[in-house]
Amino acid sequence: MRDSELPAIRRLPLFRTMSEENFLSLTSAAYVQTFPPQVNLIEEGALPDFLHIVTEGAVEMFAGWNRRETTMAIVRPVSTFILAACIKDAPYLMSARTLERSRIILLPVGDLHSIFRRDPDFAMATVDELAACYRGVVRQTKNLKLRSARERLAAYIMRKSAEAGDAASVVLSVEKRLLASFLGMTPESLSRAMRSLQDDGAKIDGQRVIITDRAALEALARPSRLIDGPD
Amino acid sequence: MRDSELPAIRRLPLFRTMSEENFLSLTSAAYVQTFPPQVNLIEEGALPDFLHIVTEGAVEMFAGWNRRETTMAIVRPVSTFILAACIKDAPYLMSARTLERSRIILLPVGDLHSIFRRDPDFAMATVDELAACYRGVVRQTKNLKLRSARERLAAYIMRKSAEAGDAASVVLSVEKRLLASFLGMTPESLSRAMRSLQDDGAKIDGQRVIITDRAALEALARPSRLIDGPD
DNA sequence: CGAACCCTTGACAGAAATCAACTAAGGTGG
DNA sequence: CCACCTTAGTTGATTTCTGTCAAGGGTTCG
Repeated sequence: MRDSELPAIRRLPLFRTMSEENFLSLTSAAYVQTFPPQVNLIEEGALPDFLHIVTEGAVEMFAGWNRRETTMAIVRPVSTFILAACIKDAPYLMSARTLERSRIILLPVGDLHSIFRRDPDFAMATVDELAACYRGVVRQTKNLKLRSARERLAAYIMRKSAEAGDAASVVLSVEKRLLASFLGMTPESLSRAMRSLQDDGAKIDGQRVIITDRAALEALARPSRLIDGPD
Repeated sequence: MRDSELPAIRRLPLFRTMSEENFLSLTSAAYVQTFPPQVNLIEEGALPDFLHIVTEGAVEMFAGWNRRETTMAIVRPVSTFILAACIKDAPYLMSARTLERSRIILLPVGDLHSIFRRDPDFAMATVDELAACYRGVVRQTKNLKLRSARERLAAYIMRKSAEAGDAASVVLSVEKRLLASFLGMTPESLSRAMRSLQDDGAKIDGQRVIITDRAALEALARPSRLIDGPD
């Protein structure tokens, strides 16, 4: 593992509070691997063997049914994924694949469980992490059920802008077809929705979205702390 | 509190493993209340004050945005709700109202937190519970994004039938408009979807759904353990 | 240079929401 | 006890939204 990686992982809320001893014993058993883009890391239905951590690159969480597929999340460094499956020792509900060349740390579930059982601080941190994940998915469900595709796109742009300090222009960090799938629509619909947002204060130029009328866009997106976060 | 209630709560996975002492101290501080139908128990955006438990009746979890409203879940006895918000001490993401006359046990979050911190078994149970909740919402999201309204209805019927031991007939336990909202459609769409399922092996008769051709219905719903559970 | 692949656009089809009218059931008050 | 009112559910007509199919432009990469 690289020098910078361990501290970066240690800084994650999930690992910040646990004892140094346990942290070292957990990470010393870890595997580190670098994967090219488009490599399947985990497949839904399989049983968990490692808690995954991305330290470089990007990972897509996706799920399939009946020859259809949808993007559930995009995980960027430094983050863990599939914690819940590891905890429950139950089949993955999502698959994961690399989007770019990515470095992945793999923590064996066995070690995770044993340390989890004897380090109360780690258990607490796990509770907090899972509660946060849960709330994240609840937000996503509200977003899907309460907003139309156009509204979801507008809200996404507002959110990205807010994350960049209310920037007037945001750069899409993922392929549009991926964003479309994440937002629950087809690439064609996203393309049209983008175009139609010109009348609502947002212009698209390649990978860059320029907010031309923040008030108009906000009127459409109606951002809400209870859907779009950040808490 | 009634004689039968405490044991029933104790039997919940969340409370089963904690020490008797802590369980008694937690529940002795509890409030018990009976509410008529259509009473708002909690409102999204507010800060958590009690962990709620339904012991009788039924509770609807719902969420609103921009004059729209959607049913997120229906909670039946004996179950807890809004655990995640209590743990994180963060604003509710959902509102709750009684559907019928309901008995609700209220556990003050303060007691919850303090016992949570000193009872490792309770902390473990909380982790398990949250992981299960998380996986539940992930399933719901997959259901919404991967299946059409008709397919969701078919899957819902299959699921209800499976829960009743593959019964050929199931009784809808909630109002249709509520079911529609839960499944992410309008009452009109649900009505039409029900009717259209006659060609796919399910007939509706009032509150009762009769599965006339299980194979056909299954071909439409394509139930998957990774969406419809039970794990 | 060619072969993928992504994105866009157009035409069309299908799904689902909306608007409106009507029925039936249940509860209320005279 | 009955007329009335409210509400859930259904149905029809229509609009809106979104997906599908097909084609073409542009880019990247081997």
